[in-house]
Amino acid sequence: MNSQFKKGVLELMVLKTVRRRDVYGYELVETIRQAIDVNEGTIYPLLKRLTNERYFETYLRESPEGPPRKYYHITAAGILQLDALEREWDEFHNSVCEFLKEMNERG
Amino acid sequence: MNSQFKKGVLELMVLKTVRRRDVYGYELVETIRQAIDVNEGTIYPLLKRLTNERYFETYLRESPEGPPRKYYHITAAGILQLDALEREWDEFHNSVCEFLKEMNERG
DNA sequence: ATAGCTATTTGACAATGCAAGGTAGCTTGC
DNA sequence: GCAAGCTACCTTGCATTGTCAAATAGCTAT
Repeated sequence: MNSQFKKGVLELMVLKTVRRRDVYGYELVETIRQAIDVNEGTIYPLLKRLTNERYFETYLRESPEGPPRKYYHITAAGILQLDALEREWDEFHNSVCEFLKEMNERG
Repeated sequence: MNSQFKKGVLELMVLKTVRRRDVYGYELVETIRQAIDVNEGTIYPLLKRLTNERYFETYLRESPEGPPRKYYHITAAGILQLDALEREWDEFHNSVCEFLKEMNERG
């Protein structure tokens, strides 16, 4: 898959996933991988950035099967950002799809 | 608009526009601007890259209202690339939209 | 000649995905 | 005990690609 398509969309997908319920990083990678191919080295820096920007808060929990997990919880600011990003994504992908259709029609 | 969304999609839009008919750079910028906000400094380097990659051929034509225009014409390789990119875009945007829907439903 | 439009090009910059590698806890089998 | 393999987290350096700002230049109208 063209990795360029992912730019910007991954932030949306991460925010959306964490809003549903608190998740830890590794789990989040697996969740998003169900939809698109994505690398751990992409997600962890993104989680760090979104936490720095106060869209997430974090806490640690012990795991029954490995090292402790860092859970991410979305903040009010994070929800606002998610809503904005989702609107922008809708507008963007509608614009692109309509444009592609128009280019099919007229010469 | 989130400028990151554009990465990768612009190449698709440019290929699609030039396949419809030969266009010159400035005209192409105006055409794509009907759909999404885009900068000249984004399009010209992209045209150069796609020409280097043999997806486009170019020729000059005098203009009745300004300096000569460089027209871009798509090659067979360009059409193949366009078809591939368009398939990838469809798959990608379907995956993302389905993922966003799923995240709405289950908790 | 001055302003404004058309048209192309370039260079420095910023955002972000990825490969690769590192650290560390836990479980299983020898 | 200890080596292998999985889970889990994190970082560094790199490549790609869009953005901004500016330079160049032809043409038209005032």
